Amino acid sequence: MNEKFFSLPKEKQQCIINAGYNVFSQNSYKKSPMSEIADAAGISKSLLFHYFRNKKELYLYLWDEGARITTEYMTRHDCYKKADLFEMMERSMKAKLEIMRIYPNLATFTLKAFYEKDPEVHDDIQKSFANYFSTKAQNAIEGLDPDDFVPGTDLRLMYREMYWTSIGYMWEMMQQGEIDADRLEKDFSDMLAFWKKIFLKEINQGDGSSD
Amino acid sequence: MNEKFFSLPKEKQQCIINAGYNVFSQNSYKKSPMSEIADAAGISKSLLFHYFRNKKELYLYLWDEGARITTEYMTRHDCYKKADLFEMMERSMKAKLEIMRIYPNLATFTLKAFYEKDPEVHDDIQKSFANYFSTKAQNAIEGLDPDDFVPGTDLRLMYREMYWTSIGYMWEMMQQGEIDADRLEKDFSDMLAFWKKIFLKEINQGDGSSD
DNA sequence: ATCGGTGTTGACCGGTTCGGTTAAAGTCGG
DNA sequence: CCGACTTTAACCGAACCGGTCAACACCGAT
Repeated sequence: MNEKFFSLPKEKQQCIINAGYNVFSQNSYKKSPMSEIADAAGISKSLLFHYFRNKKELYLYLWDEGARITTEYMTRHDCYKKADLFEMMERSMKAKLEIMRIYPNLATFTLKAFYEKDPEVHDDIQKSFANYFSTKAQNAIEGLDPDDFVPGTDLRLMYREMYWTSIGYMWEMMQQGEIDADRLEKDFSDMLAFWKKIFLKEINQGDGSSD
Repeated sequence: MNEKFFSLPKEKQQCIINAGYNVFSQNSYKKSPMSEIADAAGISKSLLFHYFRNKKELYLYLWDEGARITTEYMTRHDCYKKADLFEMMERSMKAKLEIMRIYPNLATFTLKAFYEKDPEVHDDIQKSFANYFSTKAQNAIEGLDPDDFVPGTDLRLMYREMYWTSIGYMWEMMQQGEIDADRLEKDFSDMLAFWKKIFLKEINQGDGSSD
């Protein structure tokens, strides 16, 4: 890729990157035209090809950049320092929310890229994924103390439920159009408070009605 | 559309319909080529156009048929006769599972069609939706007795959570490939048992381990 | 064998879109 | 006015799209 891309003003860079996340997160790799991305970024197709040699290069750059951004924000929010589950979730939520204010479709792009089957990029993505994420193995369920939770709670199910809820929420928001970070923040903190209430043992006993 | 389609063996009809659900549920309307659907159905594009005059006709037929199938199975499983929430959910789960064994991608297609923005079909879908579903208003939350649930449970949040979990689960399964109905049945009944346990007041107190 | 009807297809059409290139236009400091 | 840099319109050949059509395969009746 062309180094001149990096000497663009940060704003313009983000604009192009977001255009990519936007288009690639809504269509498969093959059905995501470069022209559409260029339009979304407000530049000409030629210029896009000036910065990125071809579509694959752009796609893989977006993937790498996504991983970089994610780990950067996660680190900054202490998401890799062990704490109790909900503390971790709260931090991670804060991190991802901050990301989403700048790159609204990064999360969806990453998720979709991970499942992308097109042979032109599949192998590269999978290989890269193994590098980036498996090192920081997210075995969040292991190492949880069952005594912290309501007796009889299946921690594995609890975790999956929370995971799928997040995905389902994001999918539906995305279908409706651009993601509204403020609304997302409210919805997710509601969700998190809700989970605390139903899963944690006795955090919310002496709690009156505070607004 | 050509009436001869209906005199095809049921098997072949379902095969074509499923090919449609498959392709349309993975791409937007505009980016779902008829050729791809024909291939997925194992017939030639010409024959597909022989049965359906054009793409729009096929799309709207799939939508109508989807609504018909859904209400048929839901009625057969007494999903419209009021009962308590989890009984209703169990019935509706059974119904949708039975559907999914025959039309694995109907649910995803319907959800996606509902949000389809292409002007060529948007209005027809929305108009039809108003007809089909708003009549049987799914105000499932209203009319619930809070006393049945763990004290302090926010019923609205509970409902949304279960809804999004379902969507998130289905989205992820779909990304991985064809949906495995058996696994889905197990996962969802696990999920339902889990919800009962955490949301319902005292259904599972005197329960030993019976299999 | 042949005729007609039915189910099915390959080949084709005109238009559009695709990834990617190129030559030239705009822009700006000196 | 120059030269270097940024940006684009116009273009290219190939592929793809929705849709058509003439013909092929099959089959029962003649």
